Amino acid sequence: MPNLDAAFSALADPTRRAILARLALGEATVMELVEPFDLTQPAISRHLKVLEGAGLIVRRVEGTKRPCRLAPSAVAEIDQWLAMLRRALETNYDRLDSVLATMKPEQ
Amino acid sequence: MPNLDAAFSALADPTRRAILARLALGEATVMELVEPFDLTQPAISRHLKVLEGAGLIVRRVEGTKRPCRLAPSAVAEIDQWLAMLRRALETNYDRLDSVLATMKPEQ
DNA sequence: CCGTTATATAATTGATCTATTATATAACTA
DNA sequence: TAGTTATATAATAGATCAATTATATAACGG
Repeated sequence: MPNLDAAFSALADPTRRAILARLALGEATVMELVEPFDLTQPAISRHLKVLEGAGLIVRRVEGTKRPCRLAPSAVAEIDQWLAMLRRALETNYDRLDSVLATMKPEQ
Repeated sequence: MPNLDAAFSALADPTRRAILARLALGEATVMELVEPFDLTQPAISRHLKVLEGAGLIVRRVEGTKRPCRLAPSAVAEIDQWLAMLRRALETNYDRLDSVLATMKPEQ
């Protein structure tokens, strides 16, 4: 799954997570996203491109502005993959629990 | 959150995700994890170090072997962070729904 | 003790990432 | 139309990453 590569590595960067957190409050233009950071506009534009490529945001054109907002698809894909780990963890815990349950009476 | 950095970038690599998928089936030693991949043992050892550093796996010592298994903490932290995005996405969808609901009668 | 097995670490190389500056484009505004 | 604003792209430098080979360590089996 090449999308998972893109989605997870997009999320690996704290600036990009902060951008997503900002977009969780609602749509924002590029300059609005530049403002809170100590980074140049091209740097933010690049981060946005990465987030868009990963399917984590979408952009529309509005005159000279390109407001960004969160997109749902990538999050769903990540959730789906993590569900596999969660299931495994639960299963292993259950197994551990039953091992402990078996041991206790004998100790 | 520096742990999120580590966890997401650990998950960004397809080899590491494959290792986790393998561990979802149960504990495995380093050599057992090397076998299915077309990579050298040092390469896998490095990936395991990254996964351990991210809190995604734990290892125990068993003679000369170091069996690895999944660890729950990092997944929980990731889930928690993604929950924020999910909430925002739902909220935005609700908003869109209500906008559409408002528009329809007038169209 | 010795050779083997399981794993880790170091040095190195090539690739990828991130940020910067400089510049381009395209749409508003006067 | 000229100047400004919003954004994108290119060139580039420095940092980090991932893989390899070579080597170290440490436990196990005879």
